[in-house]
Amino acid sequence: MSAAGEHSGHYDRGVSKESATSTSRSAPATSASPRVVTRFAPSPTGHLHIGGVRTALFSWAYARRHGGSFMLRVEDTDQARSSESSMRGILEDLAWCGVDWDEGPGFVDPIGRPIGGDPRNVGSFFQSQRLEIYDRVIAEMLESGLAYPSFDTPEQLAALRKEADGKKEAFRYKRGAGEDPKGAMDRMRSGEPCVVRFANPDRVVNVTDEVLGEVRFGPEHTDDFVLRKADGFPTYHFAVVVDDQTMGVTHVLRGQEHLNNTPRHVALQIALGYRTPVYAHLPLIFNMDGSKMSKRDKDKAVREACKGAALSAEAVSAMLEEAGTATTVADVRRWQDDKTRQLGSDQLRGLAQRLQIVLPEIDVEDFRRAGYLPEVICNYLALLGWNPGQKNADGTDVEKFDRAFVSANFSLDRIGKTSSKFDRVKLGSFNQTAIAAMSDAEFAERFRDWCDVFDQMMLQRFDHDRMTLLCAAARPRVKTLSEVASKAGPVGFALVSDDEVVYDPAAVEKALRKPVEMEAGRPPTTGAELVRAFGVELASVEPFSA
RNA sequence: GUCCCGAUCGUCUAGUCUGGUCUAGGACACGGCCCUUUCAAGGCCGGAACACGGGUUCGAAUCCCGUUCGGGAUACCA
Repeated sequence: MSAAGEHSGHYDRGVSKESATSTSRSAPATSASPRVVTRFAPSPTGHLHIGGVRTALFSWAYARRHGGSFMLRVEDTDQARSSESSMRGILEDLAWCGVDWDEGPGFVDPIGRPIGGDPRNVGSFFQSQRLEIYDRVIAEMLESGLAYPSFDTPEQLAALRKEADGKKEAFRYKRGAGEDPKGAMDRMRSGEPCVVRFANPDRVVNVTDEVLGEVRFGPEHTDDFVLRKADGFPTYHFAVVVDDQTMGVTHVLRGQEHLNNTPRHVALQIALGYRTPVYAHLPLIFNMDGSKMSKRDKDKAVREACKGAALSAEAVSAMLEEAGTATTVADVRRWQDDKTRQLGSDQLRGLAQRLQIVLPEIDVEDFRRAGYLPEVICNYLALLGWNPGQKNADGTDVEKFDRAFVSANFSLDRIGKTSSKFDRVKLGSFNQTAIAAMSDAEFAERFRDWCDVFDQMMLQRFDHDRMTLLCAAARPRVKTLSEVASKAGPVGFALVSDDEVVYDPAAVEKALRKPVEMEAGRPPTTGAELVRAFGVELASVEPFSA
């Protein structure tokens, strides 16, 4: 058993007998390099961020490329912020993107294929259900002096931080020299609330990153960070190290914001005798203005629009009521006065619609609602920080590809080091091209599926044939599915009553006024007039594509 | 503040490791023209970048150092 090479670490000695033995058994025990296992480990505290999809996509592609397995693990160790519903949403969004996981929570994708499962028997994929494993490691560490209980109050910690700040130093928590270890253990055993900290030895930690190269972190980086919180749950740093080891994760792809966390993880791995996985830190993705792409952006956009329109709290409240998301004037006022407050996503959507602004898309769900195709999102995302470095026959770069291409060509050495800005215009162009390349039938089907989720009204207003007609007319000139209704082109008539059709004066001048004037002696002003002027029946208007 | 990372057209990037083939290529966007009864789409053409300063070298976008700028981390969040 202990011949399992890389896996014969600490946990074989009893951290988690069950998962340890089973992991080792199914791992290729004779091989020095175990089968590739990558993972995506979201924390279920909100929707799936578009940047997260790229991390997942790359992790997925790397596993596919190397015949390995892609795991999804739910990091729900923040009891206050984690929720079941956001976990479900994340699984759904990931599956919608076509990024399917070989191991992880069970799920059925949109076409009825089961995703997930636990083929290697590594145990639960929810960290909240792995507490026993963490506790066993903690007990050992406490026993061997690798960890110790700590009783500081938040106020004490704040004071220490302030002190360090005053000295213009980075705050690093280290165990007090004169502390009595036995006394501390006794206090903990007596039930006094405490955290457990890592007795982190001062040492230089060299992190080898496949993207950034060798990064040296001096001893000033070590601190006795918390392993287990007072509520008994593990911290991220601890859970991630234990899980990556016990679940046989070989390659960790994650955002560059984690680079500074890596020496902590490596220090823990060394102390515990764990293997260090291969790390690849992905460059960050920002908004076009260089700011962080965050959920707050939506709130910010609405806030600015309200301010720009000089809307009173009463007016906003009325709008919200109209939108079916009633909120009291007092609440609106509180929101207006406090920039840290945020409106709910339904409220923001309702206001955006009434204010005629487009909310910035941040989460997968936003892009989906806007009518971007999942395969296009994956294509565009893959190009952010990675590129295949291949040329087409005409000398242009290979830029348009599907997920299969990514999984066949993905490699860590083609990941860039520089952060990128998310360009929705280019995404839109890719989406338009993809739509233009579809058949009318396929597009109509896609649009119906989209309506099924986001626009039931549309489905009720149009029977199958009329919908087909509408889609055929809209397809060549539309960037997203949500634009079908607004840019229906020649059959735009069909969507509003004749009298409501308002024409762009320049277009009327250029194409319609002169011919109609010759007939009627004056310019037409409404759709109804035009129809009369031309003497045609609406039903006879056929969609055409130029 | 301290530590860490980064720097090629407006944006995403190729080229950098292995210096010359780079008067720096592609894509999106932009401008012009063509096509066109509208809007799109398509075709052709165009403007547009190696952050700055020092080295090393016959030769630097490419290697080294510094400066500047940008970003990240500095939690009982992940």
